[in-house]
Amino acid sequence: MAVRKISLLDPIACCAPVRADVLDEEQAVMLASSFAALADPIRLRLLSFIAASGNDEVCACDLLEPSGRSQPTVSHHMKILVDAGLIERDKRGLWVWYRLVPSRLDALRSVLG
Amino acid sequence: MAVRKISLLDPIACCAPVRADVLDEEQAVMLASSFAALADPIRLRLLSFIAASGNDEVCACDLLEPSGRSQPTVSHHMKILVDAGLIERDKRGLWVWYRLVPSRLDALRSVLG
DNA sequence: ACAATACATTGACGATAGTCGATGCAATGA
DNA sequence: TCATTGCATCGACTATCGTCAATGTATTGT
Repeated sequence: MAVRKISLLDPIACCAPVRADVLDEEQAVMLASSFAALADPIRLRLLSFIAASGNDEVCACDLLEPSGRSQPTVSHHMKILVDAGLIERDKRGLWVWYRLVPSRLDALRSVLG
Repeated sequence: MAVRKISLLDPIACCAPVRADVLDEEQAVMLASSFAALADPIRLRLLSFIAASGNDEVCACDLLEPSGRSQPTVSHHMKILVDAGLIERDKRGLWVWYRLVPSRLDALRSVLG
């Protein structure tokens, strides 16, 4: 299970919107790492694929073909998204299932407000 | 003056929220480059410094000390923010003035909705 | 014309990121 | 117990990023 370093990564518990106050160094580092998770086209597509799938969960095996990348590469990107708290990982049997963490996307949204 | 490649960089003219539809390759590349501009602590602090300054514009000369970086480094980061369309640059005399482009931040916000 | 100022650009460096083949590991089924 | 399957990790490679000293380029004042 991924470590959810809430105190370091959760914008909700972190800071006011970027436009309201000057970010201190620690807040800026935390937020930058969150946005960095969104700063890759493959990860954005993986994220939107899960979100638009119509299902609550998506099997990792269904992410390979639409992403057009190798299995290690997809695994790498999914780990980054999980570490950023944007998705959750659930291994059941041989398969791994991913689902969104909407509150995290909402939190990042509010930071841009 | 910076080239404002609206058709390539403006999320408003680009795509629905990430959670609504699967992003195509081109949309994903465009959005990733926008988020990449936010994926650095120095740039986030520069952005929030301008936003929270209370003034409409901020002189480049006032960005050096709070950022704690060298002049070329700050100039480099400001260029990235300008190219991303998040701020606008205005040179008057010897000084350069920066101001936010709120619509761009709003656009990125809406993409996360 | 000349010196001074404010900012941009260049060039170089170490650090980090994206990629994939090879391999490792856990779970399943025979 | 053993082969198979699904995913993670490792190792290596290339490309890009953040950084700053040195230098370039306008603009201003004398």
